[in-house]
Amino acid sequence: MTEPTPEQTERLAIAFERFTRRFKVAEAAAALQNALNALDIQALLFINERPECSLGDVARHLQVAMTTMSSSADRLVRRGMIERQRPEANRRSVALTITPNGQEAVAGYMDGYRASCRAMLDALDSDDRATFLRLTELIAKYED
Amino acid sequence: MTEPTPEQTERLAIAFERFTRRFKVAEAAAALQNALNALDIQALLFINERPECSLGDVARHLQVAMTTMSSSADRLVRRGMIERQRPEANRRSVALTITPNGQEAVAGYMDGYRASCRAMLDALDSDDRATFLRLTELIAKYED
DNA sequence: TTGAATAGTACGAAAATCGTAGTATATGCC
DNA sequence: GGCATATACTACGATTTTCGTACTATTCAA
Repeated sequence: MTEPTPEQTERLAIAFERFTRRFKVAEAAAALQNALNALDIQALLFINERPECSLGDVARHLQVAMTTMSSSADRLVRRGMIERQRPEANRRSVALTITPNGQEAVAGYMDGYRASCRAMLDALDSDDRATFLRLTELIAKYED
Repeated sequence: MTEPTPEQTERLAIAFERFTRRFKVAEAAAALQNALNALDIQALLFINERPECSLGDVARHLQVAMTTMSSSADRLVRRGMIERQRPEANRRSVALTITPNGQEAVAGYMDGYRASCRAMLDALDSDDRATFLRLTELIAKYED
């Protein structure tokens, strides 16, 4: 397989910066709506996808100090969005699970995210849309 | 033009989440390298693209309080990455310009960004790559 | 020319992040 | 089993960041 040229990479970088900016704005708006900061919403998304995960899991995933994650969990518990449990299997750790309240916040965030994605697809006609999806999924799979 | 189906939107949302996560990691790494926080690096990128811009311009663009932006500028000046000037045209405002030192930091950040973009293109063969670029640029243009 | 609007800064309060030290639990080795 | 060590987390305090309020300097407009 041939390599992408520097020009191609540059073109993609420029085009992509526009998307990511829009996503960021949508993200910030969603966080604001629930009065959550950027870290807390990311933590909530992770906990939603991985029920019973530990504090350490989240801290590693988001690359923050353990104590920072502990504070974030405090805030999420205080807002009734997650619960801390002591699993019998390993009573040192905590198992984090999302509450209905937290799921609501996640749904709100995902709606905004989907709206951004939809806006992208709106720019394309039916054929191009199918092609774009195929290629995007190809890239997503490859990156693993 | 037909509308995207909810299924298509969902597929794109899922695929896209992987990209943005990778970009975020690269971003965090770049910021860490220069000991800049997320806001400061975004401000620096904006100032790089719009020399002589005002503090208010940056604050509006990044959706933060004016005072927050003032503090961010303080930090960037202290690190020798930007300069504050009083333009004669309007002596209330400040014109922000990047320094060679700041340009270096921007270049480092952009390198990481380009690497992420390149990794995406690496997943595709030559034909698909050209198609993907065309569609991505179509979307970027449309979104304006 | 004087009153209102604009652009930014100073300062202090609130929040977030992180490092250090501590507690509780688990594991390994004798 | 018993004891040292490692793991998972929390408490607490220091530092940094964000932001609101009040202030200064400059511009605009009637």
